[in-house]
Amino acid sequence: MTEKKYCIKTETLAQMAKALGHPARIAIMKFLAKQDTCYFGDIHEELPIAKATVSQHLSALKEAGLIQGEIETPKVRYCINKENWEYAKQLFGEFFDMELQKGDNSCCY
Amino acid sequence: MTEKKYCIKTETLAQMAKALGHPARIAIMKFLAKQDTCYFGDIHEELPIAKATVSQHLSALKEAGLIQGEIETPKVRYCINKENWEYAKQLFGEFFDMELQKGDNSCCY
DNA sequence: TATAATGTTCGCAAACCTACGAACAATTTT
DNA sequence: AAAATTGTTCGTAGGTTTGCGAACATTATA
Repeated sequence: MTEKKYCIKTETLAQMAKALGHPARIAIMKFLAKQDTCYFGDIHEELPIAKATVSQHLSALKEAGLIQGEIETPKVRYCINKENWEYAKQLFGEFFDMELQKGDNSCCY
Repeated sequence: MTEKKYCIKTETLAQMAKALGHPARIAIMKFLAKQDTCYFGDIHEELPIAKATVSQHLSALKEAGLIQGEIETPKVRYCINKENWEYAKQLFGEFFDMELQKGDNSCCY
């Protein structure tokens, strides 16, 4: 499994994009970015979905390295993983800063 | 259908992220960015997957507005949709330029 | 020790994604 | 007209995602 058909940066970028590829997860990131306290319950309140589903989305973001969680019983505190956030920012930055060939859309307009 | 549970920018960003959430599709975008000629066949050659699958990925990117295709029988020419590319760039830019609360990772060490 | 509060995990259903080969459509070449 | 070229669409298989409620684990409170 996990065979690598594409270059590592491409794989990583795709993985992060995938993690961000759901509105609930974008909403979570936006919420975490502006929050100081960030308990699970606060996040759940913000979203129109069941807590089990919120938990799943949080797992996905954690899996991708974009956030981290810490148990503070009985609550769980979440926040953005700043190091990886910066890396993601850089990867997406490079990606969107690619120089495009040809100034117009002449090839397919 | 298509009920809107999240704000439109969040939905749009998620949709674009989702479209970019596969290494083959990232690879396609990178390839198109540096190509002048961009026929289906050229793209297919570049990727380790069957042409039916390539066609599907291209559809997904087109659906998301990131690329466009034009029939030039018997070939099909693809290229990046620059207008939407710029918009995507802006959306991701805004997203990653969000100001994060707190300078450290104190909330979750 | 029971009860409440907070989240995670489980089990399930429905939908969606990824990949492929085969069949197809449209033109071009022979 | 037959054959080749170029891609798309179809059908199918297997896997993944999304969503939920219910059950669970853990600590805090009564």
